[in-house]
This record gives sequence, structure tokens and C-alpha cells, in this order.
Amino acid sequence: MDEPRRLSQVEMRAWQGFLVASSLMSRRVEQQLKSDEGLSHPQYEVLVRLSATPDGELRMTELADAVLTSKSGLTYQITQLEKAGLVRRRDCPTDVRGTFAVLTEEGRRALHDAAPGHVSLVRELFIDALAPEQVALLADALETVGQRLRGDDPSPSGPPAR
Amino acid sequence: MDEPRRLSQVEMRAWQGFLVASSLMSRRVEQQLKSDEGLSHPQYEVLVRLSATPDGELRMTELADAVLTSKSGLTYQITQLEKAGLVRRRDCPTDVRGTFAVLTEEGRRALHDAAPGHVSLVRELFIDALAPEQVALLADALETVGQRLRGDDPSPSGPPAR
DNA sequence: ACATATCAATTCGAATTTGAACAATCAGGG
DNA sequence: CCCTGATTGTTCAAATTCGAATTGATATGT
Repeated sequence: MDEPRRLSQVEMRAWQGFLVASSLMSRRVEQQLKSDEGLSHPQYEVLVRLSATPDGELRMTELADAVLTSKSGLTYQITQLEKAGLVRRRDCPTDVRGTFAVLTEEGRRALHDAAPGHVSLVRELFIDALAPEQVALLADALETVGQRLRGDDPSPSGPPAR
Repeated sequence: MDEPRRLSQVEMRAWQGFLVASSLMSRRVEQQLKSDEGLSHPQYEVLVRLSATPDGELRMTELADAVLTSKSGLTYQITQLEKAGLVRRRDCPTDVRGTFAVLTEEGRRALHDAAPGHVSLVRELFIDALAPEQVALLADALETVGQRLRGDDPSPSGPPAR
């Protein structure tokens, strides 16, 4: 029916910029965390999420959702983190199927050690590259995009067509 | 020496938003291209880059740089695309070491077929989620970040410290 | 011409990711 | 109580990624 409109020049710049920034940023963060504390970015994210809860624990599925990975992907990462002693598994008392991932003391320390370098890098490459107003605008824009991507969106594609 | 400043609330929102948008967007695009035309996103990017040249060909290293992947990663993808008949390799006449990746007619058609759906998706999830001014601001901000990430940057981290 | 450093592309192994299939369990309605 | 359908986490195979090492070839300086 409708031929999709090509992207305008600005639109193209925005999209390309997004792809480039995503790609390069991701690699930089990955390298830094790895050489700094031996963590992958996904693993770092897991530790962050766990440490943000009162008990330092979260159900596998919740955690998978939080860090935007597949369930099988999380299973793998938790296994890795368990080997490293940064996280342990705990059976859920009320649901035999369930499993908690629990942050260990060592995990807390690893996160504590890794965080400063990580934050510095994010600052250096991302935040400090921009003027404060730009940061604010980015925050708004990217959150809006995120909402649409998540589906919690007031108007996924305009008012219902018919 | 210097304790890195924690991220402020906006800074956090911007960074988190960036991570979330990157992650979700990437998966959506991947799925769409795959189910639509059987291409991965990296493969699509390769085709785009090749089609943008006059002769539809590019040296392996140049192409790797253009699509922001490692040389070995590109070798792999070109092999895949060659199997699919969308690209072929051509030895460089002036440098025995060199190889060109050349877009085939079939490759051109595949790109032509895949492009509309891809553009629609990008529009739907990214561009159309935002007001035109937001798109323009995003373009500027992300390009700035990209420059810093690439290293072509007027002030990587302030004036030389000593 | 020659030694040395750089470069192009590939190969290799290790790590990681995803979706599908699976096994076990839970929840709700009749 | 029991049946059906959803949920939980894991396992598995396939695909992909990266970096280090490799093989040749090219460029540079003397």
C-alpha cells in the first residue's frame, strides 16, 4: 500500500549516529570492564541490578527482563558469575520452579571496584562529550524511544487506522 | 587520585536510555531483517555500504572499518554473503594481498527488497517516536559522541594535564 | 639490493547469544 | 480433585563475535 518514505538527511544522521554510537560505545565499555575487573558488560549489569535490591537477590526471570537478555542468556551468565563467586543461586522457598540469583559479598566488592572506572569511561565518552542541555534532551528522546520499543506506548503508530 | 563523580539523575537517564534503546532496537532490527529477507543486520550494512560505491565494491579492510566490525568478523560475513550469492570476492589487481568484496546483481536485488521494510521499522520505532526537533538534536548529539568514540576529537579529555 | 617494519586478509579457538525444545511445577475452572 | 494452559529455569545446537596468531606481500631506509 504505502511506499515507506525514505529517511531525510537529518533522520539519516540521527539513525546512523545512533548505530555508530551504540556499536563503538558497546565495544569500549566491554573492553574497559574486561581489562579492569574481568567482567563483561552483561555481567556488570547483572551485578548492578542485584545490588539495587534490598536483599541483593532477584528471581531469574525478573533479572533477565531487567538486563534485557533472554532467559537462556541469563542462565549462562549467572553460571559464569557463580563460578567466579560473585553470585550464588538460591532456591525459591515458595515456588519449587523458581531460583533467586543472590549477590555475594565478593560480588558486591567486585561491583564496588569496577564501578568507578566504568562511570569514568561513560562520563568521558558519553556525558562529557555533550552540553548539559544535550544530555537532558537525549534522556528524554531515548526514553521515549525505549517506551515505544517496550510497547508501553500511548500511540504505537498513530490513532487506530480503522 | 580523583574520585569519579557519580552520574546525576539526568545523566543516568540518558545513559540508561541509551543502553535500553540500543539493546532493544538492535534486537528488533535483527529480527525484522532476518524474517523479512534472511539477512542479519551486519549483512544488511555490508550490502548498503557496497551499494553506495560507484562500482559496488570495496576493499575488505575499508568495508570492515565502514561497518564497524573486526577484520575477522568481516571475513566471516563476506563468506556467508558469498554463499548466499549476494556478494563475491575479487582479487585486487594492484596488490596481491588485497581483496575486493563486490555486490552481485542478486545482492542488489536483496538490498532493494529488504530496504523498504527496514526503513519502515526504523521510522516506526525510532524516528516517528520523536518530534522533528528531537531528531535533529539527537543527530547532533550522537554524532558528537561518535566523534569522540572514533578519536577524531578536538578535546578528548580537556587540555593535556601536564 | 636488503633488512625491517607495516599491512591485508584469513584461520583458529574461546566466549557468548539466541530461540526452540524440554521437564517440572503452578494456577484456575469445572 | 483433575485437566488444561501458563510459567520457570535449563539444556541444546547453531550462529556469530572477537582477538591473537599466521602467511605473504609491500613499503621504507640505508
